Amino acid sequence: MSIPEATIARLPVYLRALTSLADRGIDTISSGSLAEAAGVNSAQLRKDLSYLGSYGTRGVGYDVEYLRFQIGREVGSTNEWPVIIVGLGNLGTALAKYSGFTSRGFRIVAMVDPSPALIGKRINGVAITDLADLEEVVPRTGAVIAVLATPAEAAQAVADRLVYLGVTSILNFAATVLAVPDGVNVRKVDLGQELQILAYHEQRKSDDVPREPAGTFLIEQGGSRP
Amino acid sequence: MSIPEATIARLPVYLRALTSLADRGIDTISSGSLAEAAGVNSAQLRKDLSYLGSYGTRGVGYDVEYLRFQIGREVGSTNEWPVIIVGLGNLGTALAKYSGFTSRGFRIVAMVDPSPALIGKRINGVAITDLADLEEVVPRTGAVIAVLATPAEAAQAVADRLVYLGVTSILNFAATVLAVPDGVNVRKVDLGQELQILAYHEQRKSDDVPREPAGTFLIEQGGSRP
DNA sequence: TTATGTGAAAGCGTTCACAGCC
DNA sequence: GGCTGTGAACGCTTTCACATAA
Repeated sequence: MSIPEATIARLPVYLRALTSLADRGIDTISSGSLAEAAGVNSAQLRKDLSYLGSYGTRGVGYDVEYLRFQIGREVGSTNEWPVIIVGLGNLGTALAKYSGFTSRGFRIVAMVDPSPALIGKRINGVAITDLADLEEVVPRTGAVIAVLATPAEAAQAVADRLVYLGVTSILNFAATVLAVPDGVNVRKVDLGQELQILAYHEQRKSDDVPREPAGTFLIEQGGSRP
Repeated sequence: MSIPEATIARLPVYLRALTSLADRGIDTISSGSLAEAAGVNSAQLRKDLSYLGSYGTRGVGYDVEYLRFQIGREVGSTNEWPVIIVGLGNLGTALAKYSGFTSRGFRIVAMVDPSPALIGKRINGVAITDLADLEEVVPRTGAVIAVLATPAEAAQAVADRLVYLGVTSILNFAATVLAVPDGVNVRKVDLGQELQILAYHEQRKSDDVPREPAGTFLIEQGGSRP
């Protein structure tokens, strides 16, 4: 009886909505209102919560604090997770400064990069370490979650080292598919890809005119059948 | 006969894999090898491609350049999409400098932010404009795709203005659920959420010991049933 | 013989609709 | 009366397995 992946991916959304409600002093909420705040269907919200247990009261709704605690416990945000960031280019640096990590139960315990220009520089009180010292940094900090923000070419090699050192969760911003052993979780965030998905739909919006036959279009555009 | 969403989300992955293959001088590839490069099952790859047309050769495989052109056309990367970035904090600035947008057929045509400290500053030759001038900037640049990297509190108000100005695709980095009218596509990237999903699985990995009854745990941890 | 393209089957995820409980 | 919790129905996605074509 395990929780479906799709549900797990929504738990953080519920958590944030609940935090926002709590901040506004609301202490009880119905599935309908919470669903609206989270941007999902109310049946879906109830089904999702039912995988965790029966935390609501029929005829009333959910106690905001209590539900928040329960989901938080499930997601693992009751303890603070140490996180290591690898690669401190533009994106890595922005991530290191990003408050959304800290506010959600994560602490950046180390940042590593091979560039001499960056090593020693401090961000939020933590100094950037040489990538060459990764084998010392990971065991020392005990991080099992890593954020990969290296160039695509370097990502796999770094991932291999991280996994060898005991990292079992990787958030990958590098534009490459990582190969990792079973038991290691990877989530990929590809920013260019997100825009491409939007562009696909954009293109369709202009295309209410029926499309030209592919063959004709092809020749005009220079794509040649092999 | 339209293409399933799940397939659309994978097309950019295939595109990147094909580009990488082309760069390495490979001109023909089988579904098995391409699937491996893209990190998916080969049956899935074939089914996905079958929605676009019959671009392979039985007994041989796919012509890399030709397939790349076909997927590119489908995704809309044959033309260059103008994109506007709203919010140039750490994350917005990193996105403005991010090469992955430009290399995939997008061009940052405007950047807006309300902060006087940022207005006028140039990134990649484009100057940051005052958010107050949004009503002038969007029509002038013709952007229909926007990247939102504002604080959560500001996101909805900015989104409303963008939509009113004709933006129909939003990539939302703000930690909030956006309400938009039908016909507008929103993709949300929530970095904290991604880490939380990883943390969920991390927590399970340590939990091979059967869990304590929820009630007991609750009292110890201070969560109180209403 | 080899590898694509695709119906059919299996597996997931979402939504419906209502029984159960406050 | 009102709202949760959930089996059942539905729809989408993935995988299988093989006919089809080079």
